[in-house]
Amino acid sequence: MKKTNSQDRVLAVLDLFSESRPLWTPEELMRELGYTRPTLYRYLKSLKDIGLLMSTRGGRFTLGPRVVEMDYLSRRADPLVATAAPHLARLTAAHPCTALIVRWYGDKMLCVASQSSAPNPISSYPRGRPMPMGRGAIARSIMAFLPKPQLVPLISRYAHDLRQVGVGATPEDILAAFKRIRRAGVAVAFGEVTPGAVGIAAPILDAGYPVASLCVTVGGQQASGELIDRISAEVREAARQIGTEVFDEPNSNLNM
Amino acid sequence: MKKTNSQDRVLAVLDLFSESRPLWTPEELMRELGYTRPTLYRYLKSLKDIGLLMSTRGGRFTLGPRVVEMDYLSRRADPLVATAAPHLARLTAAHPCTALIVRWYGDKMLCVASQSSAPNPISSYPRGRPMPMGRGAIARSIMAFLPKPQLVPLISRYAHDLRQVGVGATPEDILAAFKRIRRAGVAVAFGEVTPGAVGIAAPILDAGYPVASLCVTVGGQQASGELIDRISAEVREAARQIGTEVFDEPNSNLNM
DNA sequence: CAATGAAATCTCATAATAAGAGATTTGAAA
DNA sequence: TTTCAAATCTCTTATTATGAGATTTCATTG
Repeated sequence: MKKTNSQDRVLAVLDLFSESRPLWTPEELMRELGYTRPTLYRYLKSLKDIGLLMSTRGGRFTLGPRVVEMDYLSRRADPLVATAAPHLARLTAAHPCTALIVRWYGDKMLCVASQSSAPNPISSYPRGRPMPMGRGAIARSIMAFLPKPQLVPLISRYAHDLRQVGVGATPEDILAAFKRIRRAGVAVAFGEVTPGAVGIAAPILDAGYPVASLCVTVGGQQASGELIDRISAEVREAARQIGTEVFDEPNSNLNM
Repeated sequence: MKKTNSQDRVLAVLDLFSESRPLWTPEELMRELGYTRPTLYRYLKSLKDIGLLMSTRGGRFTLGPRVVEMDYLSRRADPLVATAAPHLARLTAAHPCTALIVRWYGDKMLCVASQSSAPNPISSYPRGRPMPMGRGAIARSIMAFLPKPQLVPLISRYAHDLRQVGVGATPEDILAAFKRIRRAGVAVAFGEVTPGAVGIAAPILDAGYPVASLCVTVGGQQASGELIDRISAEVREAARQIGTEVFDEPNSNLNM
């Protein structure tokens, strides 16, 4: 889908940079985006001049220093990060665990804040790394609170993963599982994303709509049913409070 | 200076976000950039859709989740970060200190990688935070290796700071001081940026041109003359090696 | 140094898009 | 419901973007 307006066209260059393709040559960019040489070089010049891209060896481009700076700004300015910090601190003080705030945007979920008190943290999702949507407590905590018209296509899209991790065998089963999560207000998953880890996650809602998730991961050995219940309650409550503080409204859909 | 091409105009919105102004309302953006309402909203929509900006409370915009993701990508793809890591590890193993890699771009310097073995790290320049150009060993290590036509305007610009920290009283004195730094291959500063800290920095050169700096900071109490000399030699050598590895060429201007 | 070839940039006519004045819609608050 | 501010839309005109092709720059090789 080739964009026609030039603001979007220049920004589309940035869209190509991903974990699997963090470096691009101009030839590759031209081919992938369908831009002609002069047009692409013009865009590259604009992006380089503002610091969003930089050249590295081999004539390849990667994201530039202004990205680094903007992330610093983002860390400091994001109300979700600031508001969540004391909650993360309390949760990690109460249990040896890793506590994460994960934002959902577009079709991705990114950790934006985390703290760990686990002796050997086993989670490997540092700030900014996209997480899978088809697996894990975090994804499920978010999906479960989506309006049904939005949820149904996602279930189709991730049906294979959802089946594989045991959420349900059919779309109806999966829907029912999501309904249970919504009623419980929290999702729990065992080793789906990170082997050996239990993830317990509750959504952070803005006007009832999930925009992020608070997740606590503990090592599987420590995770009795009672502990999981206790952490679940704490996670649910902390997520509720964070949502209230950041979005100025009580979460109103916890018991649909 | 109002840009006329629309690629640059949309990117100029991002330029406004800074440490002192991380949040902007549309009204403020309109006023600052001189764009009309429909134009600005068009740009904001583009930037929001790609995730570079997001709305927060009070109708204010801040940098968005795609920035967070791109910084993650940048951390992993930047050859300077990867190449420097073992060097930082070695320096922090040898001394209780903080070791930093700082990139210079445009008129800013940003830490892009750091490690610390100091018992109480006193440096407060996390990844991405811009550093002052007029003070400190890092700035001086970079400036000293600039070609004179480029250095002279910078001296004028930062003359007040440079005088205040004792580099020199006149532009001639300051130039002479930079010449000495260039000959030494390393710059040393005492408490100019962070009170109580000694900074020892050497430039990382690309074809003789400074693009970054390696800096070690130690607490002032530990810093005998002999220790500073020893660290200086290690920093100079590590910076040289990093430059060689990243930019594929020996640094050729160490003894002009 | 010259030759070569790839990368990068420039020129310029034409087509496409962007801008913005003004109108309209949407959303939130009272 | 009314009001008002924020956000979006319409449409004409002006401006800019595009891209074919030419030219320059840069790096490598002999």
